[in-house]
Amino acid sequence: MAQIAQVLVDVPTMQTDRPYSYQIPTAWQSQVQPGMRVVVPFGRGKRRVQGLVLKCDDVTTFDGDLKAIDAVVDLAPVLNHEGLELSAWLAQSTFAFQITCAQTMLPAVMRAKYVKILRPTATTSAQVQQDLFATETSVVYDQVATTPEAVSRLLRLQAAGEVDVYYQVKNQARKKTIMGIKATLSAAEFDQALGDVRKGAAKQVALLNGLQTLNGEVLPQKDFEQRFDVSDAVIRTGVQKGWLKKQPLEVYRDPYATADIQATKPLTLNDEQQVAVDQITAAVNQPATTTFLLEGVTGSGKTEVYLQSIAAVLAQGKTALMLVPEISLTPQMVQRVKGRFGKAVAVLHSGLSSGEKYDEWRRIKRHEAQVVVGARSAVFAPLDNIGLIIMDEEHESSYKQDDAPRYHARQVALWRSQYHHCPVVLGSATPSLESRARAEKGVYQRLVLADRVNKRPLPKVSIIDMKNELQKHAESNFSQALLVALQDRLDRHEQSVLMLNRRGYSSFVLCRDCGFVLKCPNCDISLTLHMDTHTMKCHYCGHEEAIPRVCPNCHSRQIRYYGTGTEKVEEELRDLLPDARIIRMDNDTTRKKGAHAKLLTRFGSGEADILIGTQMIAKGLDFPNVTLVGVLNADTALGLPDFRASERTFQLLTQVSGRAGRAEKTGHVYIQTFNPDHYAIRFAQHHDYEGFFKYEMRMRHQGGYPPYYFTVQLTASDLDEAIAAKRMYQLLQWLKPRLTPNTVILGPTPKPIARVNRRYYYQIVIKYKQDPNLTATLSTLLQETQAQQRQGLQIAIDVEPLHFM
DNA sequence: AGCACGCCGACT
DNA sequence: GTCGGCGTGCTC
Repeated sequence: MAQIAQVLVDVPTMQTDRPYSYQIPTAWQSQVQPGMRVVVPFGRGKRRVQGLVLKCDDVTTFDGDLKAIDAVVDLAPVLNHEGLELSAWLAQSTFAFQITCAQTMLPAVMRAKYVKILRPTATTSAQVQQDLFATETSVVYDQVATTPEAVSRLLRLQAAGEVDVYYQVKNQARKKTIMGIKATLSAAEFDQALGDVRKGAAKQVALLNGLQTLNGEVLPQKDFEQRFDVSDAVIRTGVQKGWLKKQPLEVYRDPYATADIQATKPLTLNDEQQVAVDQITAAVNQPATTTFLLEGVTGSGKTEVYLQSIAAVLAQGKTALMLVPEISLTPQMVQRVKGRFGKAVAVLHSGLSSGEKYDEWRRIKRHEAQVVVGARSAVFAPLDNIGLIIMDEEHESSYKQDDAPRYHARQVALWRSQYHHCPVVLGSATPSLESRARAEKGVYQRLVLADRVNKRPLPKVSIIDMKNELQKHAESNFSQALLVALQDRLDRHEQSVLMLNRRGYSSFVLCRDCGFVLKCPNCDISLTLHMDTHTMKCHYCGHEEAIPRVCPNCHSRQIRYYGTGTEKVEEELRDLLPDARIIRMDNDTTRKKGAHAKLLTRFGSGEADILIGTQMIAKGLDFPNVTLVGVLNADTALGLPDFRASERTFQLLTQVSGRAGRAEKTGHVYIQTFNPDHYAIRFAQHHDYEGFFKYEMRMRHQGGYPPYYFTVQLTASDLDEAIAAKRMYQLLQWLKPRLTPNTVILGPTPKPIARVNRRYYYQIVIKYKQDPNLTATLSTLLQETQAQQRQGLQIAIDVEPLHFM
C-alpha cells in the first residue's frame, strides 16, 4: 500500500522540472495511481495546484515534512504507462518540461483553472466586511484587486488576518448531459396507479404504459416524449405523482451526428496498391517495427491503401491511428473514413469545441472507438493496442508544433510504433527530403504507387514568365494566357481553381505621395488590409486599427491600398470576367466554424465557376469538373531566407497541380512566375519528384543542410533589442567550448522578421552530424535560462526546426 | 507563478 | 528608528 506519491506539479515556468513527494492520505492509499491528476498544496502560502502522479511508493529522498495530497481529481488514470513514458521522452527530446508535455497530450479541458478567492475571517472588521464582501461570503481576488492601491490594501488586510486567501482548483471538464426519464414504480404499483387515474386522462395512461416498458432503463426525455406521444407537462405530473424520476443522462457531443454518412465499400485495388496493402499488413504482427514510406502521385489511391490496411488491422482486434494535416481534414475526408468504419471512428481536429474534443478523447479511452483520425495532436490519442499508424502528407510542416513542446508528430508516431510494435506508414506524393533520404538508406521501406487510378494522365503544366507579361500590361495579376484559359473554361462550363501563395502577398496601405507604409506598432511588418471588417490587421500579433483616410506621415489624401491579397485578386477578376461566379477561400472567409466545408460544398455542387484561395485549397479537395488550375505567384516563397524554400515550392506546385483533371477530363495547370527557370518550378512542371530529390540533395549536401546535418535553433527575444543581441553573443561564447569542434554554430542573426509583438528576436542555428555533448549542453541551457526569465529574457530551443524565420 | 526573506532609501 | 521598495531563492 503506497503511502507516498511522486507528483509533477503544474507550474511550468518553474526553475526545476522534477517530481515532489506528497503523503497519500490513508483513505486514498488504495486509489491513487500513477497517471492520475491530484490537487496538492504547493509553496509557503495556501496555494493549491494541480499535479500529475508519476509514481506511488513508500520512499522519498526528501528529508522534511511531507505535505499531503488535497484531492484526487480522477477516478482512473488519465495517462497510462505509455502516456507517462511518452511524456518523459518528449520532455527530454524536445527540451520542454514534462508537465507541459503531459498537458499537450491531454484534452485542453483537463488543464486546471486556478481561482484566487478571498474570504472573511473571524476578526474581519465590519468596515472591511461592508466594502469588500457586502453580503457575499467570498469574492474572487481578480475582481477586487483592480488597482495597485487595492492590491496593497488587500496585502495589509491579509497580513492582519482580516481576510483569508483560498485557492480553488477548477476542473473545466464538463460532461454534457441531457434529461433522462427513469420509472420508479414496481409492477404492482403500476397497476395500482393505472387504476387511480381519473377517467379520460388518456395521456397519463400513455405515460404509465410507456414507463412500464422501460425496465429500469434511463431513456432520454426527448425520445420518450416522441415514442409515447406525451408532453413535458404530462411528465411533470408523473414526477409529482411519484411515478418517475428525471435524471441527467451523460451523452457525447457528436460533431458529425447530423451528417448522413454513406457507407462505402472497399474499392478494387490495382497491383501496386495490393502490394502496398500486403506489405503493410504483413508487418503488423512482426516483433520488429517497420516504417514504410508510401510514395504515390496525387490520384494514385493512397487513401484506399490506408483504409484497407486499417480494415485488416481492425480484423485482428487492434486499433489504428491515422494522422492527416489539419487542412486536409475536410468533411470529404472524414466522411470517407466514417463511411468505411462507422462508429468505430473518432475524429480529432481543431474545429471541435474543447468539450467535443474531450468527448472524443473519452470514447477512445473507453475503447468505444478503434480508429482515430486527426491532425497533429491526435498522435497522442489514448488508443491501446495500436496495430498501425498512418501519417498522410508526411512532408507537411503543420505536423511540427511551433511552441513548447516543439515536437514533430512523425517522431511521436515512430516512438509509439516502437512501444506497440506496429508499423508506421508515411504517405506523400512529395516526401520530405529527410524521409526520402531515410528510405534511400534502407531505414524506411519504400512503397511506390506510380500510376494514377484508372491510368489517368497527369495534367499538362505550362509555365508563364511574368517578366514578359509585366511589360505588356502593368500590374495585373493575370497573364494573357491564363485569362484566355479561364474564359475558355467558362464557355465550356468547367471549373477553375486559382491559388495565391499567401506569404508576403497581402494588401497593405501605401501613400502615393510620400511612400509611407502603415506598419504595426508592435511588430516589424506592414499591416494588412481587411475589407470584410474594414480594418488594418497585423497577422503576427493581432493588432487592429482603422483604415487611414489621410497619410499619417504627410497628411496627403493619396493613400491607397496596394498589393495582392485574395480580396484584391477577386476584385480584379470580377472586373476582367464579369460573368464568372467566384468563391473566395482564405483566412477571412473560413474563420467561422464550418465555413470552410460550406464553401467547398458550394463549389463542388457547381455554384461557382472559379475558386480563389490560398494554400488551403491545394490539399485534398477532389472536384471532377475542375480542369484548370492557376498558380498566380509561384515564387513568393522562393525568395525567403530558408533552405527549405525550394522544397516547399516544389511540394506546393505539385500538390496544387494534382487538383486539375482528376476525372475523365484532362487538366491544365498554369504557373505564373518570375523565375521560370528555377529548378523547383521546372521539376514541378514535369511531375518529376525523383529529379527534384536528386538535385535538391546535392544542394543540401553543398550547403551542409538537413538531411546531411541535424539542426537546432536557439531563439532569444527581449523587449530591448540590444539585450537580446548581447545575450545571444554571450550564449555563443558559452556554447562554443561545450560543443564538439565539428559542430557548426551559425549566428547570432536577427530573425528576418526581427520584431514581433514588441519583442526583438535573434537566433543561433547549430548544425551537427554527431555531437555527444549537445543534449547535456542544451539541458543545462534550458535550466539556466529558466532562472533568467525573471529579467524578461526568453530563450526557445527548437530541435529540427522547419522554419528558419 | 507566488510567496517570504532580506537588504537599502525616505518617512511618521 | 520603521515602512516598504524589489532582487533572490524556494516550493515536497
